[in-house]
Amino acid sequence: MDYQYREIEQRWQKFWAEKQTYRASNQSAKPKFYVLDMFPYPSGAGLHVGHPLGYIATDIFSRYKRLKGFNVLHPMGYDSFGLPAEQYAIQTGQHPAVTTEANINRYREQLDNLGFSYDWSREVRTSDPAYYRWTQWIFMQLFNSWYNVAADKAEHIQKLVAHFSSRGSEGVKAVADEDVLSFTADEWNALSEEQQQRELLKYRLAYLKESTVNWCPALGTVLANDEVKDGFSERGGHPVVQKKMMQWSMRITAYADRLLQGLDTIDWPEPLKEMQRNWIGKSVGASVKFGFGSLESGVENHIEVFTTRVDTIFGASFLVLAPEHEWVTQLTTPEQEKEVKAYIEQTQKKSELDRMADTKTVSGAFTGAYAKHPFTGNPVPIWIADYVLAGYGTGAVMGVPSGDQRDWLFAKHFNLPIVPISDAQKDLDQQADPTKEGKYINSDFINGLTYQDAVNALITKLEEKGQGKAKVNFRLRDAIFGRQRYWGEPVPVYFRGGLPYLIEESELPLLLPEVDKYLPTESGEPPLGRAKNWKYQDQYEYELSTMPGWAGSSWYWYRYMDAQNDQEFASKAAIDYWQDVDLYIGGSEHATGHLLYSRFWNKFLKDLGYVKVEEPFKKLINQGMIQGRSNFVYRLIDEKGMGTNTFVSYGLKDQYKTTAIHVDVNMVEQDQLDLEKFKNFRPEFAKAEFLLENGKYICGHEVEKMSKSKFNVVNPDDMVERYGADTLRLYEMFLGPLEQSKPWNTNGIEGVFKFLRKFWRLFHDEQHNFKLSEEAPSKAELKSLHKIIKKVEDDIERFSFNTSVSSFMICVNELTDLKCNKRQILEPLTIVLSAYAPHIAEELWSLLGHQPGSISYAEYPKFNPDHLVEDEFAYPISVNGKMRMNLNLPLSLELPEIEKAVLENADVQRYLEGKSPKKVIVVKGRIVNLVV
RNA sequence: GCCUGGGUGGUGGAACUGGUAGACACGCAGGACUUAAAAUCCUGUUCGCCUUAAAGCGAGUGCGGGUUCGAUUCCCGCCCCAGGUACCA
Repeated sequence: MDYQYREIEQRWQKFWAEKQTYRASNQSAKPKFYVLDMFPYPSGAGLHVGHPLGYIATDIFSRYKRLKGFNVLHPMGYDSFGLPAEQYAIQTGQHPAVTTEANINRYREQLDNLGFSYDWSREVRTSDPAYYRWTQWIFMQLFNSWYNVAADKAEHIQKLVAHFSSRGSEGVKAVADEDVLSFTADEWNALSEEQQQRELLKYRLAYLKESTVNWCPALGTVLANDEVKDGFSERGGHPVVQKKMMQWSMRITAYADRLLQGLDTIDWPEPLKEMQRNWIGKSVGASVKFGFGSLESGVENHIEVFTTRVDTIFGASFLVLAPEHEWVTQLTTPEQEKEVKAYIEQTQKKSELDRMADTKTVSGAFTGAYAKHPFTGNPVPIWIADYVLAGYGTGAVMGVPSGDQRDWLFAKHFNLPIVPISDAQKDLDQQADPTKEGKYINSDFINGLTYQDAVNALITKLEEKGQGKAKVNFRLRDAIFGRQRYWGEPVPVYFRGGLPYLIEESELPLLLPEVDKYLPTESGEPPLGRAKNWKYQDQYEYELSTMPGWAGSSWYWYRYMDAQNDQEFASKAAIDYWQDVDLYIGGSEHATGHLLYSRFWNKFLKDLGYVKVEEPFKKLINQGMIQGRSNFVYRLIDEKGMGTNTFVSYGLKDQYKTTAIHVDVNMVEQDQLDLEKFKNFRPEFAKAEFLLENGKYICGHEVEKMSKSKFNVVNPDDMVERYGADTLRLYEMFLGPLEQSKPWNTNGIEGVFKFLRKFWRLFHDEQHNFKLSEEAPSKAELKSLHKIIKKVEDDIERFSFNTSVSSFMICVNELTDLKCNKRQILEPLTIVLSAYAPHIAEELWSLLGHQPGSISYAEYPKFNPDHLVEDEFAYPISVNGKMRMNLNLPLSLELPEIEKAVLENADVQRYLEGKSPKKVIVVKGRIVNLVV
């Protein structure tokens, strides 16, 4: 038989499923290895060829590790809560659970088609009550915890309560809301239950807070900052407005420093770590209080500013507040009121986008008020300007025009004094000079000091006076943890007296109730408001919002360790055994979302002692995106600007007025349009006419994101049908480095297909009979084999899958030339290839007489360097660094002998033209370079 | 602007620690087998010059410079592309 890939592949896929070949055990004498893919959201469009790229890589790695004697955990599941299913439900009335189930089944079919070695007994679905029960449980732990800064970890809230009732708020160091109260133990104990709960909420890691949120009226939901692009929702492009709402939040800021430090301990791509660092945005500096007194009352108040350059404080000639700053109205003098009001109005009108884009124009308004410089006591004018952001730091800055370019521009524009503060500052009439060099001038008690001494002196003095302190500021904000949506995990909370209380753990899961429609209620409540009798113990209102998309994905790798457990999210034994993910592959789009939240929850679970490690994903790789290659036709436009029924070929389009229309790439071969298929594409094209070039209709093309709406989706199923799963697997790897983004094209797939057939033919004679020789292999054959054993090992360890595919081709080409059909060569080669092309390997393995299915747990062949040892080497001979010729010499020769042999060679002499070289460089086994 | 990647034939890409640039594959050109096609196989293919040919010569990894016997690889300056981020005080 010739290579019957479809028959072979389907047979083995069935075999693996039935025998559960890839089931992993939670106990083993072997070392563990955990290989994880970012689980997909099961969308209605199914998998396209971009999805499997990472899955193929992890599958190769998993199979390789099994051959290397590891107990491999390689699971798959679905992130199955989410917006698209809900949108679809709103449009069609179909329950999201139904469409999600259908989509999952389709995904599963497609995944199975590719021969992945997943342990499906561990499958998880975030929308499954048996799963989200534990998502709710983790939420409850977060609600029941506070962050103890002194211990630098999360602790049970009861510990805080105990502290309050014995010692009051004295000595509590917590990450908490800013408005926490100070009280004695007696005062605390005298508080009512309700008052106590209200105070505790300010400490909980999952807490309710009135916050300004991105509200999208069209979607009826709150969006995270990363879901909003330029004032419109990323999904759907609907307008987004700011709205105040009571929202569940997660105190991720408590972990800011640990999230930052942890990055140094994990093997992740540098750009991705950098993104997380920027996102966390740590800046070290000081907060300084500038006092101001209302003239009439004489009451001293203060504005707090944050600065990273406290050393420049004597150059502060003004303060700037964000227009939204809480004291602006109060501060503004009657004379300035009109101007300030007008300015605030003007900034409010500017969209976020304008405000960011317009960084060149200087604008602002004087409030008429003055603050007191904390050291000199001089009056400092207070301005407002929109270059200061309410959401960062304290929403107020001190303006030091000589040291900060924005302050400098502001000062120039409004004629404020620019005071030099260092003898190293230059060209202050041209621009600010932020140098830290030199000694301070015009700076009171730090005059003559250098940077670090000045900072230390200032901080000490500020603290003495109670007017400031060293402070670390983060850009990271607490994460909003609620969506006004149906298709998500219900929050296991009910309200009594306006305060949230948890349901009992034994009452989990809190099942998602049925509703008549998936829209907000008439009064604007989330969809859960429609559920009948949605009350705890028939009297207390349940929380109506559901959890955000990232809830279920922030701990799922633990569930795979013990997916069937109904007592715990995973047993201690399972967690102790598997510990963490050794290799995680997925797209970089999750850099600041999923990957940050997962690290946060992991650290939290570690603090509570439920998990073993601080960081969940030891090694992470970002696979590149496979882009689509779209094709276009050009529709002729008539004088009125209407589209006609005539289509112009690409090369002629510039002679006419046309508009480009996406066409399905499946109707196009090598950019040539199949006219018949096009006519059948849509009824309106049935009578289409074409202006051809050379008798062909050539389409335009462009590289874009692969998407249904662009008709450029290439489905893996078609490829599998045409070439087989093994070919597709090899081809996706062959396309280029895993981490690189690239447009999908099938140009080279024939080459890979040919390779597999060539490999198959090694085992068969001319009549397609399986026929092997038991003869001992030749030196050349052994060399070929051991080269590939080594190469594939090295390549996989450094995730260079594309180069192994090339090497396989070289190996098979060599063996074909040697007419090698020897068992001692082909059997180990089959094992090496089995990680990449498991079906053909499995088939040949059983033809070789092994137990069916056993190749997955065979032993990776041992590399023997002796077979690669050469006696001779073709030394490249360079003259003045330019390669001229090769010279075969025994490798046993030592340097002087090589030099002698080279110089005596007649061809070499010809290049030297009778001159004797000034210098001869010989690198043994590498190169000879003659300098003339 | 800043941070991080990257720039190599007609194309995808290889060259891992400074040591033969262009492996492997596609495409293209020519050929074999075949009535024909598919399949398979063989030869050539960085560019330019020279030559009937064999061979030879020169240039060449975004651009300009440097270090080195030797640079795709290291250093300096610049250009371009991609991703991230942005009045962050």
